[in-house]
Amino acid sequence: MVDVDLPDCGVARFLLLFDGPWATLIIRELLHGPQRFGELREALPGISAHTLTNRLRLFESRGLLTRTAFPEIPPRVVYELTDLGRSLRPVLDAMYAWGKAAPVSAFVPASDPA
Amino acid sequence: MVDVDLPDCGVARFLLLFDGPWATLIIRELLHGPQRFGELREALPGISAHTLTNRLRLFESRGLLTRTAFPEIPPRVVYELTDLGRSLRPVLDAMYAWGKAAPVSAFVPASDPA
DNA sequence: TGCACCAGTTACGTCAACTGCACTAACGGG
DNA sequence: CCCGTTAGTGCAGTTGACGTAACTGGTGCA
Repeated sequence: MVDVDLPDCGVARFLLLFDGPWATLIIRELLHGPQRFGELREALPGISAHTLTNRLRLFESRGLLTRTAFPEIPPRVVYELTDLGRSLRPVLDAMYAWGKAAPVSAFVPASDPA
Repeated sequence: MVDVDLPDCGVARFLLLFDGPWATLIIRELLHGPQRFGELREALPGISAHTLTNRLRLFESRGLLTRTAFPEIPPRVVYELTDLGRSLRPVLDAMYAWGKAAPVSAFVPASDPA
């Protein structure tokens, strides 16, 4: 039973880690600098605490970011990208550039009236 | 009711189009050149005809690729990226580079024995 | 005594992407 | 007459990312 689940292709590997819509957006926010849990939640309108926690924990376990909890009341937790996490910047930049350059028609569900 | 569903951020827009794991991989294959339906299916082990059709049709409707059906028997259909589709190459390249450079530990589910 | 605060956690349900299998049309070759 | 070929389609079912609602813990403030 070798690790069949690890594809050779770099693109496929990347996609293993960035499944849902939020995974990538969390990295995008963290590229702006270290952020607290609540700051991330505000920066990502619509995300649930559940999802945010899950993704954050996943990325921490994979070495993309660090979690620093300060033993204070009320608690304060700061998330910060590691070097590996920061190395995602070119990918995000490329996505951003494409998303900005592509015509709106590439994103609308169909010939969407009004 | 304006188009609320179209985010400003380029990254978020990109993610609107590339939801599932296959969407991106189909583009990756098409970057190698025009391909027939069957060629794509072989190049993407595990994909179902259903999924392939759906993604292809979506991308066609969004202007990322063209679908050319030759009125032959047996039928032959060729898919080819448009300029817009080809402009995704930098994004895919960045993903590939990251996926290749990142340590395996970033992809394994946990401290995976054996 | 009780509420607010932050950063979660737990239980449950939803939704869309995806899968497998069976099936189709139309024709050439045996 | 039947088989094989290509590019799908339809139906049923599964998976996993995600959402909502309720709740926790320890302290400051009223």
